[in-house]
Formats: sequence, C-alpha cells, structure tokens
Amino acid sequence: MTGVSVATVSRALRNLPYVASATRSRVLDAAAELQYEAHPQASRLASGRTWTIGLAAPQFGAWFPSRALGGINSVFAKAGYDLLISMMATPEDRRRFLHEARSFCRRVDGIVLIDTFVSAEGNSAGDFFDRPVVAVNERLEGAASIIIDNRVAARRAVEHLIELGHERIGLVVGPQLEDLPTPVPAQRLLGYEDALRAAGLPYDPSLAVSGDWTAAGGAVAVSRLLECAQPPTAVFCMSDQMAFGVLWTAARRGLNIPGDLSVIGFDDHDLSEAMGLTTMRQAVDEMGVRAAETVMTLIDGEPVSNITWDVPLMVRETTSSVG
Amino acid sequence: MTGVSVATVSRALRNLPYVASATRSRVLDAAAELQYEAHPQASRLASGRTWTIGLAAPQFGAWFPSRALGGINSVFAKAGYDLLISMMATPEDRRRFLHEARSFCRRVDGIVLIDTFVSAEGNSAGDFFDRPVVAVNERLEGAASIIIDNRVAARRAVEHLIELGHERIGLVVGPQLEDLPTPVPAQRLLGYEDALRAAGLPYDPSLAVSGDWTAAGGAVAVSRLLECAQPPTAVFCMSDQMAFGVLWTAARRGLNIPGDLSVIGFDDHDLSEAMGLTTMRQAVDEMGVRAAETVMTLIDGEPVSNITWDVPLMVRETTSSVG
DNA sequence: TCCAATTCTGTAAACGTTTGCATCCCTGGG
DNA sequence: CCCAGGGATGCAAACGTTTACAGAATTGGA
Repeated sequence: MTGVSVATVSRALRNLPYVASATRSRVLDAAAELQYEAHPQASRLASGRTWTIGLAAPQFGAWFPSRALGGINSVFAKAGYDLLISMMATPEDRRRFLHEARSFCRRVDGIVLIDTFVSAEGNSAGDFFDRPVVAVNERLEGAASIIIDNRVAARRAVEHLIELGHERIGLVVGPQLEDLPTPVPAQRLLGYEDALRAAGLPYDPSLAVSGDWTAAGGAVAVSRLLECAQPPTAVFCMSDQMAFGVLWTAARRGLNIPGDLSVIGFDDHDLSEAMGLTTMRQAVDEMGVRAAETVMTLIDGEPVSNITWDVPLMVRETTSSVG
Repeated sequence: MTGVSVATVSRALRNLPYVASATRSRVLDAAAELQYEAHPQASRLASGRTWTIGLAAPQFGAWFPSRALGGINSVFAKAGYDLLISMMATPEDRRRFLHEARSFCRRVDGIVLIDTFVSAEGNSAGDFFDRPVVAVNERLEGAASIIIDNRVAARRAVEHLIELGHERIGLVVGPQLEDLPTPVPAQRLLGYEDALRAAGLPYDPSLAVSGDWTAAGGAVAVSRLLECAQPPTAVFCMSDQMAFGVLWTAARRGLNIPGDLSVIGFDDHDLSEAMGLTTMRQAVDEMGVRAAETVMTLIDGEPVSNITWDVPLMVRETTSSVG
C-alpha cells in the first residue's frame, strides 16, 4: 500500500479527476509492481457496468456470422469489452434465447444480433431486451439496424446478366429455413423479378429451383435446370455456396464456364475470388466493425440510427456475354 | 418476500440441502412469480465462480475454429456456462493475449485453446494460466490436449493414392504461418514422406509446392505442378481449401478429375462432400464437444488426460486408380 | 419426559470494488 | 489577515449475493 485510501486508488487507476498527479503516478507504479488489477466481478457489481457485449447468432459455423465475428471482435478487444457468445443452433435454442433474453441482458452492456429475426416474434427490441441493441441483417424497431437492400442487390445481379445479353436466366433459391422467418429469400426473389420485368423478359417459374443454401443443393439445382426443355444460359444463385455447387457440377458435366453457362452468386465468400466467381459482395467484416462501433455509441446514449450497406457487383470470370 | 431470510432463499434456489420442501416450493413459487433470478455479478463476486469459460483461437473466421465453436457452445449452453471469446487475429493480438492471460483467467472458470500454439512460448499451461486448460490441436504440458496424429493421417492419405497405383504424387503444402509456430505442416510432410518411403517411391522435392492454405494458393500450386516435366498423376493437399483451388483450376484447364488427376484433401470441409472430394476427415464439432466436456471435468477436479482423435479416410469421387 | 441428534432457518460477515459526502488543505483575492 | 472556493483525499455505505456459524425447531430413542 502506498499509504493512500482505496477510494483514491480506485480513482487513480480509472483516470478520474480529483487526484493529484504525484499521487496518481505513485499508485500507478505500485499497481504495476504488484501486477494489481481490479477484480472484474467486484467492479461489475459495484458499478453496474459489465464491460461485456452479448453477441447472438443462429450459428457461428456459417460464413456470414463467423466472418462478422472477426470485425466485431477487433473493435471490442480494443475498447476493452468482453464478448459473450450466444448461439441459437436449433429452433428450440432460439425460443430459449428469446425467453431468457432479460436474464441475458443482465450480464451485458449491449447486444449485437446477427441474422436472428427477432422482429418476427415481437414488435420491437424493447419487448425482449432492456439494453442497447444492434441488429445486423434485420430491421428491428428500437434497435439500430445494419442491413443491405437484398431486393436491389439481387436486381443488380440479374441486370448484370441481362446486360450481357442473357434472356433465359435461372434462379437458384435459398429456401425459407424452418422456424427462422427471414425475409431474405423473398426479397432476393423480388429483385430477380424486378430485373426481368424491367427488361421485358418473361418470368418462367420453372427456371427457379431450390438450392437449399448449400453447395450440394446447388449441384442438384443446376442439374434440374440443365435438364429443362430450354435450359438457361445464365444462373443467379442466392448464395455463393450454392454457386460453388453449380459451378462444379456444370464443369463436371462438361459445360464451359462462362461460355456455356454464366454464373453469378451472392455474398463474396472467402473462396469466391479463388474460384473466379462473379458475385454481389457483402462486406461482412466491415458490417461487423460498424455494428460494434454502433453498439458502443448506443451505450454512450446516442440515439439509434439505421445503416444500409452497399453491395457492389464483383465481376470476375464466371459471367460473359451470351453466345 | 415470503417471510423467509435471504440465506434460505439462496439455498432454496440453488437446490442446496437443509431446506424444508414446503419452504423450498414457497420460495420457488415466489421466484417464478416475481421473475426473480440471482444477479450474476453479485453471485460471482460472492462465490468466486464465474460460470464462464474462455475460448481463445487465432480467428473464428477459419473453418476449424468456427466449426469447433458450434460443438463447444452446445455443451456449455446446456451446462449453464457463458462463453467468453478471445480472438488473436494478429501476432500482436497473440502476444497481448499471452501477456494478459492472468487477467483473462480471473473472468473465467476454465479455458479452451484452439490452434493457439502456446507450447512454443512456454513450457506448460501453468506458465500462463491459473485455470484448467484444454488445448485443441496442440500438445501442451499441464493442459488436457485433444489432438489428431497429423503424421499418421497424412501418411494414410498418401497410402490411399499409392494403393490406387499412383507413383508420382504431388504435395500441396500449407506453409508455416508467420509467428504461429504450428508443427502441423511439418507433421503432415513427414507423413507424406513416410508413405513414399514405405512404398519404395522416391521423394521428389519438386513435387511439393506451397498452397498458402488457401484455395487461391491451391490454384497456383496445381498450375506449377502441371507444368512439371513429369507432372504428377495425383495430389495430396494439406487442406481441403487448397484442394478446392486445385480441383477447380485443374477442371478449367480441361483435366478430367479423377481420370487425369486424383486429388485428396485434409479436413472434410463443409463443401467437400458436395464437391465429391476424397479427404481425411477431422470431426471438428465432435472434438469441440469433447473439449468442452473435458474442461468441465477439469473444473470438477479430475486430472488432465490427453485424447487423440481418429481421422478416417473419406473416399469420394476425386480419387481413382491410375491410368 | 427428557436429551441428543438432526434438520431447518436466521444472522452477519465476507467478496472487492465504486461513489456520495464530508473533510482538509491550499491558493488567491479582498 | 481572513475567507471563499475548489482541488485532493478519506470515510463509509452501497452493490446483491454466498456461507460460516449459531440458534430454533423437530424427531426419535431411551
């Protein structure tokens, strides 16, 4: 002990005002020597701040959330926040999470939601959480939302194919997942239809097949499409994963990509650049960084605000003009 | 209040003995009605248990740790533990983590390390942590290790190719990463050499090229290999990601897979089944589950024990007999 | 009926900070 | 020389549990 009271130590260590600089450096030196650090549990109890952010997502194995986690973590690590993970792998997990949301709130200062379509279960973030909330990939009342415009982005993808002269354009659909009421597939479907309509092309339902959000599903889907009476000359896949299945299966069937079939995806998955896949880029890590920064501003009392992220077209080697 | 003291409430809520069953149910009912739950910070301070497990990995965007996270989380969620994430994306993050390890320990009851090659920096887990530690993918003194035998598994992969009659077998190497002293690539290289030696085949260094652990690197690597004077008839890739680059590039160059080139990977990545990739399967989620269970037994005072996980060969469609 | 053993319950002291308030000291202006 | 004002410090009361210990109630056996 430097002969000074605990109150002064506490103030010195946290850079609070009203402590003489001589005293402060004496305390700091002693702390360094003793390797002293405030006991986190005790300081949390006394101050009410947990210095922890809760992060919830359906699964961190998937590309989007695991990628976002990187950006989010980098921000919080710097800011001194701990990161508390909650994963809702099954519909039951999801119910449990929403049911215990209030208890979850007690151990965090703020919450980042990724791909958890809470808005389907309640009207606003306040129905579940009494902490600042940032929702990624979802528009949620009472929370700051960080989203992309799926409809516009999908339209842009299909327009790219149309600009290349394609007129029969297949669609590999990611289905509505069980118990996860995301509007994403519906939005992207609308964008596909928008593009066709604007170009005066007919909408042929037989050209839209499910790819199950997986590469395996994409493989099945492209087989179905190629067996059509009039097969498409180009395909828009609602995710890059499905596009990989499409690419690989088409190549194995002897098709030349993009000569015989143009393929465009959606995501800009880690592998997409290596595969030369033309795709719509979701800058997930940047969205994660922004989400993290936003939740910190909310904690500081700023009002909520929404951000729509841009989704640029990445033209690579799997699309070319028809014929 | 049910007219009973806080001590009794505490005991009733935690199912401790010495509380009359009538009292207990009265307390439980009241708690349910008031939606009462113990304040986590306070109970942590008083009991010294944090009910939190720390999970550290170089990056959760990569396939292995993000996958493992799923298994780990499922166990801890059930057991009532929170999951605290620490990510070491850069060498500097890594240094910081090890430097602040003691402070990290104070907020957790136990630690799971994934792919963090701590053993390169110290002799035992105790040099850094004063909590139970489970190390995945690393043998670490003082910690329970959950590993695979990389050398044996790599050997098995190459033997598969040899059994199919291949004699010129390329190797796509994952390099030593900067500042991450993993012995994995060296081990897998030894396994490759073991298999050749056992079969009496020569080791040709020009058949081993770096693939940078990425699909793009795999693409480059296979190009190099195919430009050899005597190109290989089969390739062993140290990771599936690199194998994807190999597959795609070979296919685009007009090679028939596996007719002209057999490819075997290592991991059993999510996409591998869809791509039909023959590979060595790392059952990552099961390893994660086991890691989580193990750290809980360590917390309960069981002694440390090591586990070596089996790596089965998954024969699919990218390997076939030569000629 | 009484006592010991046992089960239950309450009291109060931790746990290690943060923070409102009181006190003290110093400085500078009148 | 005195006093006001503010910077610097200390005191002590939270924060909301857990848990050792003591005392009360109950039980069973002699």
